[in-house]
Amino acid sequence: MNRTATPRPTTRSAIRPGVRIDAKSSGKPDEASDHGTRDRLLDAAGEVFADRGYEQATIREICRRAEANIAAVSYHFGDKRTLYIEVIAYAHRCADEYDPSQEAVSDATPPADRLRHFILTFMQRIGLKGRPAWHARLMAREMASPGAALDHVVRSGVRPKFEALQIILRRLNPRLGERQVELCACSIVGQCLIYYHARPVLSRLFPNLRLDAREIGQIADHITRFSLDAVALAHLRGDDRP
Amino acid sequence: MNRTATPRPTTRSAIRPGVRIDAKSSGKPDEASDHGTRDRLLDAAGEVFADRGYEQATIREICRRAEANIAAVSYHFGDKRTLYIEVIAYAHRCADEYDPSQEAVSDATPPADRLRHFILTFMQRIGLKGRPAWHARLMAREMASPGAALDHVVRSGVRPKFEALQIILRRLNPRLGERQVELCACSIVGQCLIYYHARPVLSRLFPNLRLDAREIGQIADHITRFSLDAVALAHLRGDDRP
DNA sequence: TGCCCTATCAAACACGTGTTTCAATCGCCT
DNA sequence: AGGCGATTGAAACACGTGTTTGATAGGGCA
Repeated sequence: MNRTATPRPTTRSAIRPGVRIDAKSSGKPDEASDHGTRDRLLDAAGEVFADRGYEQATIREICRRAEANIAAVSYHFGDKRTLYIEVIAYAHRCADEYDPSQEAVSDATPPADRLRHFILTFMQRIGLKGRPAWHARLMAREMASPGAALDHVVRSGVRPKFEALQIILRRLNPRLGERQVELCACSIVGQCLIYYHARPVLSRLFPNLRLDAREIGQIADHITRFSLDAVALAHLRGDDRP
Repeated sequence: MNRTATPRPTTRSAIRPGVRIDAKSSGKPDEASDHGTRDRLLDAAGEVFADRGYEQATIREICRRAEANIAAVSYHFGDKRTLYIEVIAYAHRCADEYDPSQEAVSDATPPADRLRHFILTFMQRIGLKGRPAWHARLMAREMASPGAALDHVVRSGVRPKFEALQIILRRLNPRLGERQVELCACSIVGQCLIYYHARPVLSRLFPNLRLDAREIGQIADHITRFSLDAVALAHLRGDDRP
């Protein structure tokens, strides 16, 4: 698409990009349940995109991790950009199905516990780097540097989370103005995100920062109490209207 | 340095990298006060590095903005990496000399006001994008993706700021444990940084977010009060020991 | 003036990237 | 078995990158 307007149609060249859809709806079961190279590519691309970023991630490394040929991504997805968008969608599917954050916490649990749960799962998803939790890392990466699929990520990924957090905040302190709810939500998310965005700096600043599961739990507790105290007193402050 | 072990010394090739130092200490006044191409390169590189990132910034764009030839950076700095390190150092010099944050606030001002001042100047440096304040943006960028000069940035850039913040926090609430001071400092900085790191997402989430000078002031006020409330009550919480 | 050192320029080079090509292989159906 | 489409493989292509090269001016000094 960046070339000289695709000089040669060559009959195959025009069919290739659509092959993915045809192949999906014809031969294999129906969903992305087979462990073919297409799925291995999705997984590998997710990892590489997550910790290298879109521009820095190379198709060659993705294919190497997926044990696939260089041409595989062109064949199965047609494009690096399309692969990226598909990876984002895949990450969304994975995150939504194995995330018990909405189901585990009923509507009757006190808002303080819901806030604690929100922050803890958020931190766990972002912080732990060993496990294949590149989903959240990908989102965070996409947030920092707007890539191809930012709008999609925002609409179906972060906006629901953000609104869930705002609901919790309103229940925590019903006297909060709308603007204050937004600002408090930003404050909470910001406290969590710094441990991802500034991790290299923090580990140099505090050499005994390990960010393992136990420490993440402690940090999440700190953020929770820090925010609970602040939110509880927020209604005493000015309206913060823009 | 990445090539095939520099095949030809060519007498000039061995002298070139050192030329900068010689030229500096011989002909021109003494400091970086002349407006030669070397300084224009530093300024242009600062801007480009700040909003493109190290890897994405291209030497060609830097030279185009500086109205210099492609070979200029190789001649004056020898390397893209060296140029980057030099830009970081230049940013440090600029920031330290025109920053009145330490001088304007005396040691007698109440810690709450010092915190407000800290947060406001921090936000102003990072947020306002129009003016040539690429210094702080460069630091924030470097924090997110560890480039060549992270250690230098941390040692002489962020660590002093962080310790100043921790001193403020200790005075705000002397009953805070050391670990709590660190965590609170992270919380405060995180609240500020999200408006830089996640700006594309936030402006999609809140379309009427303009982040101009007035709004940055309001946000800084919110963060200040949010954190003041939380820090005031922090000593009531657990020790948060790792 | 003649010379040497410094700085700039256009062109090229070496290399990594995303993408394409075309042949070879696999898997299934009749 | 034979045929055929889907898939894989190795090599190549087009392009942008950082860097180097050799030539060409400036500019002070003997």
